Amino acid sequence: MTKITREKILNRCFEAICEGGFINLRTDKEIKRLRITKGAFYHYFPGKLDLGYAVIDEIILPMYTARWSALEEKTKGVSLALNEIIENIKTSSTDLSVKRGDVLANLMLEMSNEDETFRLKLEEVLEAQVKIIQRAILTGKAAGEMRPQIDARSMAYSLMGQLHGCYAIAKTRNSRDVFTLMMNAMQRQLKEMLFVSAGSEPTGGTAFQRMTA
Amino acid sequence: MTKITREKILNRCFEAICEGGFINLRTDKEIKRLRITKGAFYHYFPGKLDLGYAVIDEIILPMYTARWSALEEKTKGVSLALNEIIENIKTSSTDLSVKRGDVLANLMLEMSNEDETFRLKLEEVLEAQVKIIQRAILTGKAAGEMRPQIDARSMAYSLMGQLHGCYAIAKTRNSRDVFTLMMNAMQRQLKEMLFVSAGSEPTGGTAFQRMTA
DNA sequence: CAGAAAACATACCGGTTGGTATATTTGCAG
DNA sequence: CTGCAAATATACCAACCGGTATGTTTTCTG
Repeated sequence: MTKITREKILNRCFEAICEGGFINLRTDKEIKRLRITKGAFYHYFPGKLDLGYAVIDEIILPMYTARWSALEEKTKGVSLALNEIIENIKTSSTDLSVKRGDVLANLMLEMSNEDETFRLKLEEVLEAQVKIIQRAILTGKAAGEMRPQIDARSMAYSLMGQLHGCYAIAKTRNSRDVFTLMMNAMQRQLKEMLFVSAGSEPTGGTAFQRMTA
Repeated sequence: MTKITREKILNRCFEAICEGGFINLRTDKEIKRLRITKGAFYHYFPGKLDLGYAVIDEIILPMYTARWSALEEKTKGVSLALNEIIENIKTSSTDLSVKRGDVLANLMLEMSNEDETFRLKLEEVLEAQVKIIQRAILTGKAAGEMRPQIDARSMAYSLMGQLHGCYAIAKTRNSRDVFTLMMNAMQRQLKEMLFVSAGSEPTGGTAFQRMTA
């Protein structure tokens, strides 16, 4: 039991941030809930902001890079792997997760203009993901799985952006169906623009087909 | 001088919400800033939440529907008009507006899971925009300007989603350039997937080309 | 002008919340 | 065991902030 307390604080506060964001995180409440005292809390963290930084560094950044890690070290089959990851994001969503929205997306909009250090750390998480995807696309192009004329970095950004769009809209619509359908549209569109499919140029006809029943 | 005070409150608080979101809006501060008193404020609004509702109903909703209003009543040239609106969103952005992010996008992520009435009103703003775009695409298809096989509603949602993606990423990157480049990519992609361009099927080759210098 | 309602003004409150000062306990090296 | 630092506990606070109670002025109507 060396640093159990610190980790407990970190994990619980991460959960709380998932539920209601950083500003809504009340240190007092979490301290009580954890059955610890202020002394313990402020022993490990100088203040609330520093706790937030630690949550990003030690929980969020690893979590979001791990999400794409299957793309690393691969030299072929990246397009399939990429689609699988997106598929997983789509299918692993729940009513609750859609209602809450994506933690990272929430924090980005909540804190980027509030605290510069926060912004830098969130930017780091963003860039880490973009970098992995970008490299994967490069690999995909080298393997002839992806169209050579697309720009990897631009595509990676667009992918991240669309993902955040799915989160945002679905959250306000409060509908897991909307999330699924938007993710489907994104997948189809990705397939057309990015992948070298079975011997045919894209026709612009499969993406954005009717998504409501 | 019938309802000057109410409008002053509304306008100023809208500005404050643009700067720091709804929770960060401090009624006391704005009351002092407006040189009014609590009596005046609570005369017009039962509470802070109701003020927020009024801001959405009376400022945000009209503002965001007006953004797309050029698409209404048109029977031809909608594809051009649509592109013009997006172009305008892109070029009218400033360093400050990018740093702050889009008010609606911010409120959606901040309040949708916080207050159900808030969510419903934000959903209304979202749906109002989607509806206009959706109808425009229908018109575009009827005029032979847009591909017939795309689903208008799905496309409208995707467009909104991508827009929010641009806002989110650019805000955390704190870069107007990133915003511009992502919007460019979105425009190109829209052109390929949506518009019937000069006599050729899309090649998948123009969108997502290198966006960094 | 009367009188009522709308439009303000003033003072106060109570809970919350991040943070601090200080005391006590625990763990471990020597 | 000693002694010191890490770890944890306890009590307290000052500022904030949304909200209320109540009083006064202005405006509109008949």
